[in-house]
Amino acid sequence: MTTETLNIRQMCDAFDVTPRTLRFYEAKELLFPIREGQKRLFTKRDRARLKLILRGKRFGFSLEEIRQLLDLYHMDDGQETQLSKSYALAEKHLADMEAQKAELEEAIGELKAQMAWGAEKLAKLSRKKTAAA
Amino acid sequence: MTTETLNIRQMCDAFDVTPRTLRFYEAKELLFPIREGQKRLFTKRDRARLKLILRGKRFGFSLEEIRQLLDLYHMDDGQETQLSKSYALAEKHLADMEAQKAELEEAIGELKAQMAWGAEKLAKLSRKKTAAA
DNA sequence: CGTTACGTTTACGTGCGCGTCAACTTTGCT
DNA sequence: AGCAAAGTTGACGCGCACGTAAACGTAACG
Repeated sequence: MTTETLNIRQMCDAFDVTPRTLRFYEAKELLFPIREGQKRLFTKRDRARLKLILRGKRFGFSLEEIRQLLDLYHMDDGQETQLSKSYALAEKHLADMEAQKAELEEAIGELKAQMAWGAEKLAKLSRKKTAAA
Repeated sequence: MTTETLNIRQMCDAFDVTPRTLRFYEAKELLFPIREGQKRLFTKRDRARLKLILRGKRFGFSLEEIRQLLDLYHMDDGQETQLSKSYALAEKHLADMEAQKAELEEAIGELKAQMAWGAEKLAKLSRKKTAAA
């Protein structure tokens, strides 16, 4: 058995976050670790959610936005209205992410161009120095 | 002449930011508008920088990180050490952005998959309703 | 039985990125 | 001259995402 649940320390090590962060996410209802006594035990579900949370953060989404999106990934087989609401929300996020991807590709291209320019300049300076020596 | 410089209001309208934001960026040394009396006039250079600033923000960079990167784009034909330092910094950011691009593509794929799953589920619910009617 | 390790709650503190007044020039009508 | 519009400099405030310290619980180990 591949350790069904993780305690807080193992969870922190696995995702490189602090205990404070995990408790904070629980308070904000992004994670729902089960309790053994008063200690938290993080399930596979929590690990999947945390992965999505950290990813969402990388893309500039707020915790609140992420929380709503997580509902799509972890539907409790329930209410249709919730599902269609989540779906609509996901569409918006998807559009946002694809726009971001396009922007990112443009930015990468421009940065590469600038770096090529900088590299050439560095080369010139280097040649000057060599010539002077 | 295509209005060489913009006043603060024109600048705000052009980039959808507030005056406060522009003054804040100037205080943080991200922008360097010239002064006509005590009023700010934003040059072409400022506009280019602001575009990069807003883009950087979209990608999750801090204003301080962005400030350092801007040095690469607006080198004053000066010191070599500065240039090579900026270059190294740019390399790191480039790597970061390409990693982010990869992550983004993965996330988009997963989100699409989840949405397809959700769409199917919605379709089933819809059919059930129709059958019941 | 003490103490060490690990976890908990509660609560105030912090850095970033601005928002939001207040009080004051400066500029341009009329 | 009067007055409104546009801009300026402080300075305090705020929401977010945690950091950090204090005080406590509890389970294990020597």
